[in-house]
Amino acid sequence: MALTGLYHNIRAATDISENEWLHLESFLKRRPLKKKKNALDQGDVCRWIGFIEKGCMRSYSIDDKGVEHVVQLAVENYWISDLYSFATQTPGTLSIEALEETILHQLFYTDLETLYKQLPSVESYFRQLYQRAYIVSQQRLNATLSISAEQRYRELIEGNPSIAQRVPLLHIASYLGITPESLSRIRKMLLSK
Amino acid sequence: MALTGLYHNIRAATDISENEWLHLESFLKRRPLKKKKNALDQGDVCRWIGFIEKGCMRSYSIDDKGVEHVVQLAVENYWISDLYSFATQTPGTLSIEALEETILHQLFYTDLETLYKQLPSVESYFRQLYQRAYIVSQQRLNATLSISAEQRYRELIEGNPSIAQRVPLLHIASYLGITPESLSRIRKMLLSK
DNA sequence: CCCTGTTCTTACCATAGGTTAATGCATTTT
DNA sequence: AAAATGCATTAACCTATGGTAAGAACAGGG
Repeated sequence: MALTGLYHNIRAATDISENEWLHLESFLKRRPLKKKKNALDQGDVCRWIGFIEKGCMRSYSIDDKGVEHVVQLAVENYWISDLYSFATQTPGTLSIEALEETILHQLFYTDLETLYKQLPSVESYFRQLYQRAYIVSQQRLNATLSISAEQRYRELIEGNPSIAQRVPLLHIASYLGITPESLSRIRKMLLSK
Repeated sequence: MALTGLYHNIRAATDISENEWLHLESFLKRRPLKKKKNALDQGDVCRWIGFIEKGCMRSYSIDDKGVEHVVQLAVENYWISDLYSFATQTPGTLSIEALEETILHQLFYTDLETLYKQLPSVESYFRQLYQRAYIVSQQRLNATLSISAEQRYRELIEGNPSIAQRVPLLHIASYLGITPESLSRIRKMLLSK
């Protein structure tokens, strides 16, 4: 089965039955994506939330000055979406791009709303997923406000060494909230220690 | 009834029945707090998530240098907690303080876990609550990384004029990720326009 | 109503990170 | 293989914000 990762996640979080899992799985639409292909374009309504079976993606916004800001970096077994657009079903501000050859499994808004009603386990799983996502987001925000870019970079390569290696530095810099030039300076400094 | 605000919130998000609501309500423990009183101290396990009936609170962390960082500012009809500590039931890093005479209604971890099992509406409500909280957190993070402190301040007083008036500037500055001195400078600059 | 502590402001200098521009690889395209 | 593109680095200069210190304004408790 291609989605063992997801199955294990859900089993760990809820007491979903075999049959319920198969029901849920039947709603997931497999979508392969070539490197650099956008799965979502800024301004479109995001109708799905996607689970990454294989590969790597980023979501990002573009500010008034045309500068990109990486909101999320996601690899295997992560969910990705423009949740604001998804939750409100209105046009969003994020684009989502495959950074490698990627296989995404999409769960569409109306299907998920149906599933919530049919299977309490699904709602419970997403309740826990959003709760964790919120906590992580708060911690990242807190780190951004309280520690230096250098320390944030160090924590990133410690905590997510795989992401740090797969993703171009330019996107890492953006994720950290600095320019590639600054990241380069920081890396140089760290090496000389 | 003291908790009409919460009742309306939940009714808007789910199809909870009158009886179910009364059941949920019976688990909420009313806790009045004097101004400057901490409802939670850093290092303790946060055993509750609290709904503010009246008043105003902040959650904050203290970094290695002893500097406070305001994580959340909450007024009437907001929930507040150290969600990381709450979700894991391990010691947390946040303190939660009443900024005014406040009436808080606490929902305890074990009770909420029980309620999730008894009432799907409750899990659905919190799923939606966390989803929204995550979106807001992402937007705040994005703003922090992409726009200037001046613009963030302007957006805060536009979007939350009531909070901006009730809360000392020193906490607003911390929430925005700058020092009170910088906020003062920004305010002076904005006036002279 | 005064007194003490908190909050806010001002002014000074210091610094992390932004901006711009140039260079060198590496990888893809033709 | 040549050309074009994208990515990483370096350097010189610039700016927003931080750090520190001090005083002014205000608020709450006795």
